[in-house]
Amino acid sequence: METNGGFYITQIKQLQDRIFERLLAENGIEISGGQGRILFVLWKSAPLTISEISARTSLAKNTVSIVVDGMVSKGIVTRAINPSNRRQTMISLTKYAKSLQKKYETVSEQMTALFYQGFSKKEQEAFECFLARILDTLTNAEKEYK
Amino acid sequence: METNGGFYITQIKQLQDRIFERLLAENGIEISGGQGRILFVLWKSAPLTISEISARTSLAKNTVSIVVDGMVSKGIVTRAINPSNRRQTMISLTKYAKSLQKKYETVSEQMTALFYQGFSKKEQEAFECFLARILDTLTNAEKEYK
DNA sequence: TTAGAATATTTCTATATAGAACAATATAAA
DNA sequence: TTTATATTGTTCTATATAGAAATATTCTAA
Repeated sequence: METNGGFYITQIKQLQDRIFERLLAENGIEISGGQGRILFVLWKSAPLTISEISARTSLAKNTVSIVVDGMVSKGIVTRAINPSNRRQTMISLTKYAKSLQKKYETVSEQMTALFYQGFSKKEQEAFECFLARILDTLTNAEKEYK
Repeated sequence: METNGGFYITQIKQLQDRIFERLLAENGIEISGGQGRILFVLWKSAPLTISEISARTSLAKNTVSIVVDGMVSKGIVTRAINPSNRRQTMISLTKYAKSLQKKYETVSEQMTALFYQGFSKKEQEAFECFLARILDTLTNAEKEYK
């Protein structure tokens, strides 16, 4: 058997991005993939700093900074300097962003249903457990580099 | 249990890209991630058309066209019109590209070893089987759209 | 054989992504 | 307190990625 897990991951990522963006557009949600990932973590917990968003999305910090620029100009989030540590920028959700959450999650569930088409509950759990392990390995590997 | 396989996939993809590109650079291989994916399929079988590369990498056709531009100017591949169907562009490997294969594969194996750190042979196979199923589902889903 | 449909690729435009370098702030050490 | 170091975020530059539209070629049906 060939081992090309990394190649599979890349392919799946590309397909899922294209399909998910189309689903979002069809449902009138004007949020791009990159913005969606940041919103996903902010909906769980906000405000967050750029570094915290970076850690939770696995995006590079400068990438987060730039995608946040776009979200600010679209009225999705706001920037504010943290007075108790003026190096940090706190990113908060606007009312508009909060109003999008339910609709977004509905589309997200559709996407998950497609993604796991034909999977049993057990298979799905086993698969996500594998993913969590790999994510952990790679996260630690990158940390050790620094 | 939360289901966020898609989010895991995205995170793993980002980390693996950054780590793999660093490994390539450290080994003096001046190939970017996008170029690497195209080379990966060309090393298996060349020449290929833009559409064939697109199908095998799951990249959009216009993306392949543009990444190939960069590879041509770097002397990695060449373009040639297929005389028997002049709509098609055949992409071939240069000697330089062929000379890179072994080194690239060595780095690729290092990356795979890291990726599957702590996985048994059986776990690895089970995981790749899951990935193949999801890739199949998403590939078909996108086809049906068209 | 020709008009219309299908196929293959490229171009245009916009966002995503990250490395490197830089700027600002905070912390630790002397 | 000053200096060195670490942390946090942004800017600059370059490639990756893809949707929409444009172009060129081939196929099909009348």
